[in-house]
Amino acid sequence: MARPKAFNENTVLTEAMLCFWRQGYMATSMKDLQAATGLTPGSIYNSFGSKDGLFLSALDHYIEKVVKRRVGKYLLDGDPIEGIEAYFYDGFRSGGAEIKGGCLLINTSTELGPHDQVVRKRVLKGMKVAQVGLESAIDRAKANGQMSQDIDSKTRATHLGLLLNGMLVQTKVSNGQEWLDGAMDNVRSLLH
Amino acid sequence: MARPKAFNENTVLTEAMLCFWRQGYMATSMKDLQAATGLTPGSIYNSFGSKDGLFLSALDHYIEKVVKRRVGKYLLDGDPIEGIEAYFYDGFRSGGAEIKGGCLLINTSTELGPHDQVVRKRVLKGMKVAQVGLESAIDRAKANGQMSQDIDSKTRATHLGLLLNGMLVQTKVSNGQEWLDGAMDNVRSLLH
DNA sequence: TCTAATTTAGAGTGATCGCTCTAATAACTT
DNA sequence: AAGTTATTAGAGCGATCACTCTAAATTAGA
Repeated sequence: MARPKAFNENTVLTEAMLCFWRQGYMATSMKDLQAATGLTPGSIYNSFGSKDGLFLSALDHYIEKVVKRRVGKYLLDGDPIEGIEAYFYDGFRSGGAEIKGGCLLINTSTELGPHDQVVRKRVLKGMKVAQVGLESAIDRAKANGQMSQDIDSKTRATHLGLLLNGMLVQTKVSNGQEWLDGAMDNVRSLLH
Repeated sequence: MARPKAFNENTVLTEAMLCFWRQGYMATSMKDLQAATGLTPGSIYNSFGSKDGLFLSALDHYIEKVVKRRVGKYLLDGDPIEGIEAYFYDGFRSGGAEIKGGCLLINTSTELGPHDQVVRKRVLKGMKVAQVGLESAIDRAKANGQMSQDIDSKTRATHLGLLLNGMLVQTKVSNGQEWLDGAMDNVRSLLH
């Protein structure tokens, strides 16, 4: 038998994910990743093959640990209207403080989407998770009588998804927090 | 007197703008810019100071030649409802064919927004132009009786702006064109 | 035609890029 | 304890990064 790996893959992927999330793919160097994960080049290339391979693993990690977790928490359980509102709101504020991170899927879409089909497929997979979550919450709201039966769930989910994408762009450049209240008013206008 | 510049600044800025638009800031090398503009390093640094300086000039060029042009064409004149629809639609299809370029302001927001205050200010300035255009088109539609007086113009313009931002992200990863029809249905639902 | 002023061409700068290689290390099997 | 196998540390690889420098070229005024 051979020497076991000395690092926790989950921790490493989380740190790499945070690097790419904050800085983007191109702006994150192998040196950054080595510093953040505590790994030496050899270990990274032994386990992930390349910077690109590590990025893809970090992207999957994001979908599993961030997207699915948030969708499950807010969209698949509890009051669907309150859930959707919280799903939006909590992406931008935590305990009243502004979060400026945005979304790794959005950032990756604009940076790499048109040039890398493998990345594009993963991003679309992650977005699909969010879309399905929104649609199911809308379905539950309609079943509860909280939303009109006339609404087409898929169309409304698309609308909310695009609105969220737009807000996740806006948060990268907006300085204050005022815009969020206006945006949330528009979100709520789609929830009845 | 001195030797005059041998290049057309407008042409150079257009070519540089297209590079940054397609590839992003980090992924565009000085070599790319030299090849696209036909300039030698000396000329670029003599006229624009740095890669960053050229980028800022290209960003301003985009606001002037792309954003203001489109806003003027679709939002400040003619039928406001048709104008808004065309303002959205033409950003994604040209003569039935898909355009995957997205928007330089959106791409720049996610790539550089949080890390560069100078860039952020320029991006916000460009977005403001679009926002003001949307709001004025909505005002004209209300005056024409094409939209309800109950609608708050600023709120609705925000909604449409966020939706457009979301669509400009979506276009970077979506393969087909089907999503656009669904998105346009949602846009139209906000125009009465 | 000469001088002053600026731009041009293009080789070349140190720094950093993603990545590789070689030993030393650490586990299990026999 | 020796052998097997994989991981680790960390120096170092060629290529490319943004950028600079020098000399030739190009203009207008003297």
